Amino acid sequence: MDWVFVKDVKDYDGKEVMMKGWVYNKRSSGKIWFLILRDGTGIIQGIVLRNEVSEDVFNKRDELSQESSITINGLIHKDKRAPGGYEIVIRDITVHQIANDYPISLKEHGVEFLMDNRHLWLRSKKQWAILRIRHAVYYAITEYLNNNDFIRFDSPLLTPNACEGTTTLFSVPYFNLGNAYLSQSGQLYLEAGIMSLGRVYDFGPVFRAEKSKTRKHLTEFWMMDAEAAFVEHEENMQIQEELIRYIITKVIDNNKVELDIIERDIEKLKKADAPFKIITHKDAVDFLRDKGSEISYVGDLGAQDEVLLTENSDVPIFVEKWPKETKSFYMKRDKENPDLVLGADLIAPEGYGEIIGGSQREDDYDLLLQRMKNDNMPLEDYQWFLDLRKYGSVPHSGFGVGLERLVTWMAGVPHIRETIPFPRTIYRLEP
RNA sequence: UCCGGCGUGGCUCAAUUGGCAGAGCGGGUGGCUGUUAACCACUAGGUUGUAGGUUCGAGUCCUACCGCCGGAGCCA
Repeated sequence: MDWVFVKDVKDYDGKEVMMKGWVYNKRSSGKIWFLILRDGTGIIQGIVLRNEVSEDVFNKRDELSQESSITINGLIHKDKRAPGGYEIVIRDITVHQIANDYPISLKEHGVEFLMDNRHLWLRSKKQWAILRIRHAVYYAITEYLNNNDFIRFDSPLLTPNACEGTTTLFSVPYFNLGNAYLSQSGQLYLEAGIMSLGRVYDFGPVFRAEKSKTRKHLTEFWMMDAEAAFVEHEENMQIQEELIRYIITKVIDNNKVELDIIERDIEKLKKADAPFKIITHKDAVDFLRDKGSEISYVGDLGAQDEVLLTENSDVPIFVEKWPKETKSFYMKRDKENPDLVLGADLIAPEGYGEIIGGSQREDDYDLLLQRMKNDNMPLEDYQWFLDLRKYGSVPHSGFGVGLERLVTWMAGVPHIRETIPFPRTIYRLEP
């Protein structure tokens, strides 16, 4: 007898199959009872009829509790009354283990309780859907990059210093060499990679010891950094737009079930798959001040500013050409105005905030050195980075995508903590 | 770190003016042949976050601490 996954039952209508999984729920109605089985690929309703199975199998009703692990045999058939359109008429049930006192019921729970039980909460339908969308987003990103000649180039996670000077770092003891720091971005290493491979990306966890406590922050999150030689500011934004629109179409096409479970408004995602807007930082500040924001011309956008800026836009918005003081030392200055840098942040619609930060990089040795001196950076630690401007320097650009931010937007969930299996935040390290 | 809010059975919440701590879910027992977070009946389950204080009397008022939630800043 074939072992069949829930996702494939439509191919087995009228056939006897075996299924393996966990009891999601059960409902009893006297001489008939329903067993809701989940198997990782989906959920299916099983039906047990008193006069069609042995007494032993029928009485499993009283024994099986939520999340008990089982193997069942039965007949797949189409039935409008079944959620999902198919159900399995159960002939036999083999119990692997009876789960006692599973803490998470199908009713409502509080955030703290669910987070304390994150290892079990992952099994819930909504979490299942979000994690599958996470996978789809991850897969679409690598697929796009692969199709566009980017080579995976893994940056180190243990680094001797900060890639971006200001932010707080997690430090770990490192043998006789003092402290190492957990990477907050592999970007600088990617800049070395492009001089070998042309276009590269890394994709992995990065760490920020910021004391941020918002619905958009994790201390450990996954970032895809891409970098490309001979690509300048405008083209850099084009690549980002293509990438994001590719992800949107893939998620809409392949994750209808998941989007439905989490009640995502798919129309909003569809509308975002259109040419993105580009606005300069100065025009953005003008616009925001006009709307009543007290934002400064030399500051970053606040959370409220991001909402205001995108509230009437169906598509993400690039905010480009920032005052050089507000951005990192490695960004290339705008030829037309040396007080600005050729950086762009991509702000997602619906208030989901910044999902990409990118820029053309400074490729002139002297200008870069001057900028690093101004920031009092330890030049000896960055000699290798300066070398890249000494031996065949070229114009180049790159950007970093926050995976969880992107998933939060795609899935339309209110908090980033649900978009990663085991979130790490300022106040939570467990489970 | 700052501002605001909340801590009551395993879970989610009620408790009027300071006056007998209660319900739903989950657990247990029984019932029901098409349920959709099924339903019905019965049942067990409590040092109201901790430590003080006010009061005849505190879940409720006051103080401190702890924990959590929401927001801000910083950022992806």
